[in-house]
Amino acid sequence: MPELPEVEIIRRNLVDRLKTRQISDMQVLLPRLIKWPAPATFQAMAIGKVITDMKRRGKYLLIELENGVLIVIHLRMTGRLCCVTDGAARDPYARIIFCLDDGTALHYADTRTLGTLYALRQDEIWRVSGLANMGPEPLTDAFTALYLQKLLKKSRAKIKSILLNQKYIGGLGNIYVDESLILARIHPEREGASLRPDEIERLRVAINRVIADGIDDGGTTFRDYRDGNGGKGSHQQHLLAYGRGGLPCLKCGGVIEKIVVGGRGTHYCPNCQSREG
DNA sequence: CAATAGCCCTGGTGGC
DNA sequence: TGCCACCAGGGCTATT
Repeated sequence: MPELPEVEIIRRNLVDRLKTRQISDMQVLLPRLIKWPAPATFQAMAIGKVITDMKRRGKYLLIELENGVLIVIHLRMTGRLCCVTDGAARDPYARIIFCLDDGTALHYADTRTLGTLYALRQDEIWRVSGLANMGPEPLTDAFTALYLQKLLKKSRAKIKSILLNQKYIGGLGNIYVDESLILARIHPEREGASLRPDEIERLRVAINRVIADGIDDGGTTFRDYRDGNGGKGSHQQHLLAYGRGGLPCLKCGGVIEKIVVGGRGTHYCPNCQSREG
């Protein structure tokens, strides 16, 4: 599942290849993925336009066009963006194809078809509430210990659920939350307001560490994720908790436990991450 | 405000 | 080998 590091890797892979390219045509193979506007209008807003930049906000990819229009893409669980050369074998799960003026094509592929695409004018960002209401991201100036302290002080929700909520922190998903919590030695079911200042600081450092490492490793390919060239990441080789239920903790040798928190599979070490703090 | 359930969706897996 | 229930879960909505 692409989270901040995976989406950032895709952006880095693609930005230079897309910049100054004109979208010459588009094949909408699965129209229902386009959430706004109607698919025909979506196409009309993009075809013939030059791509000026590609940015990222949280888990959203933002393709900027010369006419001020923003193509917003969320990959959800199994979405992939890949730039392919002419004549390359088409991904069997290709859903939306942006044909470019140099003969290459940007393929949006998605096995489970949960991804979402939008075409928005600058004053229409509000149409994507998850984008408009996103909290600060790890590794940015706004992501401070003070911000986390104020956020957690008033929250009785479980820390795992808080970290997954994009309106509080942008870009974290299930894998990197579990990794952050085991690194910070904090139990996923701790109440937000119960965290001490030293624990909050540990958590902040751990989140930044895990996200930075994820990016450095080219993302985590646990199952479906591929980068902008169709390649795999390598951070799955460095996971401490996610997907390791029943296996020994790499820090203490205890057994990693798998539970459900807020409806999400949650992996943690009962020994390293005590419920009492 | 928080928790929970349901929805979307398909491939992989385990049981029989 | 076939069949099938079940799971993976991000983000949203509805309900309690």
